[in-house]
Amino acid sequence: MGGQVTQERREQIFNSALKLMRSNGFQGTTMRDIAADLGIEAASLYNHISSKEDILRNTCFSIGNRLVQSIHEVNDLYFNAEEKLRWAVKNHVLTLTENLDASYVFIHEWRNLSEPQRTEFISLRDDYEKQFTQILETGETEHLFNATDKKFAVLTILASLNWIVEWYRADGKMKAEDIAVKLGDFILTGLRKDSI
Amino acid sequence: MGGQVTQERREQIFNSALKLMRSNGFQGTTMRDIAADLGIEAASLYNHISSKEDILRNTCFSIGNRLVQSIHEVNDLYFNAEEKLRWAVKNHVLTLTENLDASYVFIHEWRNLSEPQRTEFISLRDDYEKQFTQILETGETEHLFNATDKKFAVLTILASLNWIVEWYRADGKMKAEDIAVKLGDFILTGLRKDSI
DNA sequence: CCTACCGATCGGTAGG
DNA sequence: CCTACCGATCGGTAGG
Repeated sequence: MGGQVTQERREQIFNSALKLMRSNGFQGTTMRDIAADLGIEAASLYNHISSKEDILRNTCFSIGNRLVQSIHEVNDLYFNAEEKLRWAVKNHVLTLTENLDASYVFIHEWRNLSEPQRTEFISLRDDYEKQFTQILETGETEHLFNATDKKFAVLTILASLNWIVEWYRADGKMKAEDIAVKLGDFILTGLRKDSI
Repeated sequence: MGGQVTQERREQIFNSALKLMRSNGFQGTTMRDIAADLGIEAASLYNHISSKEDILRNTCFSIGNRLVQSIHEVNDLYFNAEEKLRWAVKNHVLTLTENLDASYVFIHEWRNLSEPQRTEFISLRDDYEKQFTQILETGETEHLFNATDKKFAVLTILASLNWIVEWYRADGKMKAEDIAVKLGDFILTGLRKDSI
């Protein structure tokens, strides 16, 4: 009870680790690096986490599950395809921007998961892509979208969305919601002017 | 003189190394892994390459220079903005698909470059992005594109283009040229149907 | 949370 | 291209 003034140590470890892994990669970040960032010894980390991969595993599935959950909600709750797409984009952008270091690791370092987590992670990602594809199918049914190759379109869209972890800064000019709108616009209409 | 029946050993080393780095990352690939793939000892590699980073450096700058050169040509030779964009997309797609493993390493592992190469690489990338931005500016001048935030648009476009190294397979259904056309279409018009 | 330490492995070199 | 080997460093454990 009562507000905690200090972060839990486990959370601090995750924050330091993800910050370092973003810069130097999972394999390029050592337990000694993480410990030094917190001013303790590497051995002390093991009182709070079970292994280095513990950090990676929790991060990848935490972000992944959040994304999957939110797109299922979108597919359950909203009916117009364009609206669905805009909500899916917004959820994706907000999840990433609100967890920048974790999202960066989620996108770039999941390959370092050992089995069976690696396979499990790929299933989670496939589920997400399938839900996204369903939005495009809805749009086709409603005669709103013209994506002939929906799998291709989804991968292209997700690439655009994931790229924001490369350049987004919380203190930058563009707010996350603005980015979501601009990405939604781009995905829907591309570069070409509607009328000259 | 005369046709060489066997690949140069240095080239074989690069091929093995890039294949392994694509699967396991730069730091996750050891000199012993590369040597084992070729059936020799790790120490023998040093008769052909000077270091592990030698492989990374050559790969990143080889792909990077090729991309930069081709986009400069596009900006020098073709005048219509849409045509320029389609050529730039095509060149990008062909460069990546024709050098899949190298391109994957180029996109994902350049952060492992040590200074001053890392900074030099970023300059090269900035040059490329600047040339791409110029195409969008041409399109605006010609009243063809409506990209208000061109830097943002360029990063989004490049994200879509770079994503192909994740899923492209030389033996797949889609040929590189088809992919270039579809990506060009998507970038120009997005998902929305022009008329209902 | 620390000291002390382990077995394994790394990139690279010497010398042939 | 190999044998033999180096100094450094890694993730993690024992025991307090």
